Amino acid sequence: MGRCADGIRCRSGRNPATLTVSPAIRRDRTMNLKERLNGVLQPFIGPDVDIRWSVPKHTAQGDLSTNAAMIVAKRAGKNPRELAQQIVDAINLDEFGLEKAEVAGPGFVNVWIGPRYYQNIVRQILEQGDGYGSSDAGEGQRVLVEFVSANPTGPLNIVSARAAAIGDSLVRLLRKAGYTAMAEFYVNDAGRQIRRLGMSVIARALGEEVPEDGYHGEDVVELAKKVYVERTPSADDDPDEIGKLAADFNVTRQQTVLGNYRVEFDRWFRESELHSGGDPERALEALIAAGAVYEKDGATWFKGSDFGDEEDRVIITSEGRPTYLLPDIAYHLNKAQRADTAIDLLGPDHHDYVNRMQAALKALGHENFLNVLIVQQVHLLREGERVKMSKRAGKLIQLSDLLDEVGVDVARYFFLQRKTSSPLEFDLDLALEQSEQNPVYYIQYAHTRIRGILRQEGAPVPSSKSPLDPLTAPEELELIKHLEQFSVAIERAAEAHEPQRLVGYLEELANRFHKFYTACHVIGEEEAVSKARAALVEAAGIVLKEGLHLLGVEAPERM
RNA sequence: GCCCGCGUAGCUCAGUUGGAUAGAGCGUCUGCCUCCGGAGCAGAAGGCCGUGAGUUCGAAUCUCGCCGCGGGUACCA
Repeated sequence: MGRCADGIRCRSGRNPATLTVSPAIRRDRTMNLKERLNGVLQPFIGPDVDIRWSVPKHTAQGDLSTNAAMIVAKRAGKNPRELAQQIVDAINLDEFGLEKAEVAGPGFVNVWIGPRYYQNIVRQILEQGDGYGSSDAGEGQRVLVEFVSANPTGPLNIVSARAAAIGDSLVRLLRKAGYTAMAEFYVNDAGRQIRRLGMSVIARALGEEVPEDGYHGEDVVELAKKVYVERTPSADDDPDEIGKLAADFNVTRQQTVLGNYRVEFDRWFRESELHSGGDPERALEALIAAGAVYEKDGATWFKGSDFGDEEDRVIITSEGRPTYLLPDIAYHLNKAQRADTAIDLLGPDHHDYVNRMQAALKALGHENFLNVLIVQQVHLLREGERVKMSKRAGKLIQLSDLLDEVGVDVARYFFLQRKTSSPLEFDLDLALEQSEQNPVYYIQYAHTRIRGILRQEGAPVPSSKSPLDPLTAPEELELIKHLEQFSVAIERAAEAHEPQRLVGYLEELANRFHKFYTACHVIGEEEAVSKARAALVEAAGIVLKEGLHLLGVEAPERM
């Protein structure tokens, strides 16, 4: 027999009332309850008011709540509680399968939903499988997400690791929420840094001093060995050619590491493609046509100050060479031809870049095209102290090092837990030594428990055909109520570009499952109860697994 | 100086787009395995949500000022 929170057996704590399926529900089971309830609100609020039903924080405040009366009362100069009461009176409880509706506090309308509605959610999850939680909220809008875009001059660092986890997860979320998302990595293979890389490689190969403005990392030594595997180094070697070779090695290595990290890109867009396609020239012409360009001191300037930037920027130097800004503008114009909106994830050192790119896009008629997310700094913590990293000496912790040390699941989870715009302390000791206390294991453990139950001998096979009306214990309903919020959680995380919201959702889900698990047994119960709970457990497993998948974290069968 | 971001429990951080009694993990205490995996559950302690005003029926959330921390401020990328 299972136990409920207050020591009462689950069955005795069950609500005996069995609601009949109303015609409205039978007609369209998939239509959102909130939308139908909005129909009741319409006469009171009018068409131009955006009022929502939300899930209140406390169970004493019902299952759904709306502040409509308070919003409207302000406009109409009426008493909010009176208005709320009118709304309550207008709600036909039977029609919506509701148990109760009442006015609370300053004018909230709270409603209690009967168990039948929630039992149906379990059935939907089993029927939809890993498709559960998908929606068409994005209406197929094309979103181009550019992230990492590390220079091909070295290995991926720790901020890139963070950006990779966030960008990849964001793309997964957007797709789940009905957007057409494209993941893109911009390979900066055409700037002067390639030449500097070439010079560094040649110097290393010859055993000479690396130039002051070259790359001093240890990885360049390895790079030199690879580049010069079939040829002997010479001081006469062309730095551009050698740099190109070395950059290709780096890109390949970045692709491998990111693949291991479960980060997928639809396209690796090379800056060199842009140049061979004549994009920068066209971008310049477009800027000129927009009247946003002028000559000064022998250089060509973009008049950013007319479009929201703090100052004007050089796009072609007095030596006739384009600065990085011109091809970048060209790249974003290229994006605008392929997508409805774009999201750029940039490192903290690219703050100043945002305004000038937005200004350029505004000048070219793409004012609301680009969203920029600044991925803030990561500090690695070991034994309570920050791990010192020196770029100059090449002492950087690389993504591959981190993966070797803590694994993909922990790394991704730690990065995704926090808001993108906040600096992050990555505690390596917590990630390793105390891994049992780690939240990622908390969620994975919930999934493991589910698989553990269902593979027991004598466990019922979960089926959407099983009658689910035995599911009425508080722990069961609380679990289902959260399962019901899955698609909402996904939509919000996707729209806000904040994957950490899904992490919060999953932690809460795991918590509710663990509570259910402690209170209610699946095996050894009366058959109908056992079957219904098996279905619920399976449903929770489906959502946990799919949720973790959106984070790029595995859902293990055993731990 | 200017631009951007951040100040929430001892520490690391969430906070559902302005709601009702502000949460989690770690750390410190106390309970719970005859029973599907205790990597769990229940409970205690811990808060002037940096600060001062403003908007509002209602503010951690929005506006402005101030204080503190970080990053950026190139004819580099």
